[in-house]
Amino acid sequence: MVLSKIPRDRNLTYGLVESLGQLIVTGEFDAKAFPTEGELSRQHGTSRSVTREAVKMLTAKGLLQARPRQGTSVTPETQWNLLDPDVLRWLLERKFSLRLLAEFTEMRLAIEPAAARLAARRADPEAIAHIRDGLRRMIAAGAGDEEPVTADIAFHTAILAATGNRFYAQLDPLINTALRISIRFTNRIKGRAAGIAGHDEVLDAIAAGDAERAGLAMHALISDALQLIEAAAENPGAAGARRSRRAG
Amino acid sequence: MVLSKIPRDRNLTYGLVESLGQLIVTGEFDAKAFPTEGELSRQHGTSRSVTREAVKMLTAKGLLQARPRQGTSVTPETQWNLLDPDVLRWLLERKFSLRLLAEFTEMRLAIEPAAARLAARRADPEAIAHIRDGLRRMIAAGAGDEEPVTADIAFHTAILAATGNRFYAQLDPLINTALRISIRFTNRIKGRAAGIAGHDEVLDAIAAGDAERAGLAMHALISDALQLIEAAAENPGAAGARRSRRAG
DNA sequence: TTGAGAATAATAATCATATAATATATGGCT
DNA sequence: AGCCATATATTATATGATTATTATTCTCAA
Repeated sequence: MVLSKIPRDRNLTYGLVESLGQLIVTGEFDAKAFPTEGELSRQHGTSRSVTREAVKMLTAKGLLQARPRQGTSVTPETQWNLLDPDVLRWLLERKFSLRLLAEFTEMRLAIEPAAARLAARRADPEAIAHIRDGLRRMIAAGAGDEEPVTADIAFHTAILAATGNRFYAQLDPLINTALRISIRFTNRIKGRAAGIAGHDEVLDAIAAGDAERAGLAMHALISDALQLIEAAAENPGAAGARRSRRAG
Repeated sequence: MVLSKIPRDRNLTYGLVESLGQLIVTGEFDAKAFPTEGELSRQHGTSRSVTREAVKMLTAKGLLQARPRQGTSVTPETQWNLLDPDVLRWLLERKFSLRLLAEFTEMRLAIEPAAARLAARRADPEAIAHIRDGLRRMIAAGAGDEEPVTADIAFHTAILAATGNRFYAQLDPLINTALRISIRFTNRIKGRAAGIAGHDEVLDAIAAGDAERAGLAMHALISDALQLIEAAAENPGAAGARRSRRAG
């Protein structure tokens, strides 16, 4: 089946949503007012239809609000829908902060152990095979750049899917985005071996149907990650925070 | 301060988003294909601008996707952003199912005890006052129709706010919607007194800074609710499921 | 018959322009 | 000063035209 890909860049509207989304979360409009439709159109070389549709999409994600005569404005940050995959992605990629990553990981610390417990109670053989496959890929992956990360993410999202709960499954794209960034820290500091051992323990408990052990193992995994992030947040010069080396 | 109200109904676009959102989640377009721009406009008596902008907002929430020549279509349910307050509201209000409510409550069972633990560790006096105020209102509320529910919700969202974690705070509108429906079950079956005692225990633990006790108390609270919902799901004729009496 | 490539057609995407609705600002009047 | 009418700026809505994309159909050669 062809996975009808969303043409994020071949499409003026979606392109504008991306640009504006990134500008908004980076605080570009904190000082100056958000432009009017006309100005936006001129600045980005798009027609008013395209501009309006982009603004509407950002409104749907809680980032903007518009009223006649009053103009369009960026909503207070508390109203942004952080649980929208795009919004979280813009924040983590364009306005990275250890604080935000820590807060997200703190939420994972509540969600994923519970997901592991549910998976242990409910996962069918096929779901367990998916989890196992993620771990297998983690082990097989050498020191490559992409595959270890992708495999780790696959492991975690397979567990979310195995809960049989749509709300847990829904966290997939969020955890996907956050993990892709988070793993840069955890892997650099603690060796891969330790990480794999922890993941193996989770899988083993789920496969054995031992909910308590699965939850504890997952909790340990994420608790480790959270501690690394918080340590880095308090000590910005240290190892984990040096991300720029590979960035270019 | 004037809380610039969003004009959901005085606005053709937002009105159309509401209508279409409800139609989509209720499965109106499962059989027939989703209409084209032109048809939608004709059917709802709106211009193409309005129609397109509404479709774009629903696209931003993951409910629709559009491609030239192929038309607009409802996305598979797994891609809907259930964590968008509007989407969850449409589902719970227009396509209520005990199954979905149970799944959401299952997620609350992971989130809210963790939130209570964080609140116990971090809440400042002001935040605790807000929580206490919610409980006070719960007690003060008679057998009225709205206030007991509103007060209960205020109690829970005050705890989310007290975590100091933006992602927990973000769950406010979701839990708001779900609780408004959920409470209809729990209150009808178990007496209010028991509920208040449980809430009081949570507040007491948070105020005392006892994270473990706060988490356990909150867990007990939600676990009770979940059991009621699951019981009702398996036994549709029983008390809790009879909601229609008061509906009109 | 089959496969590749070209022509067709349906649909969303984009642009342009005009009018309406609405909230703010302005200025005059009491 | 306070109130009311008027002007003004901005989004909201409507409409028509053009373009881009792509699924489908058709043609023709191997």
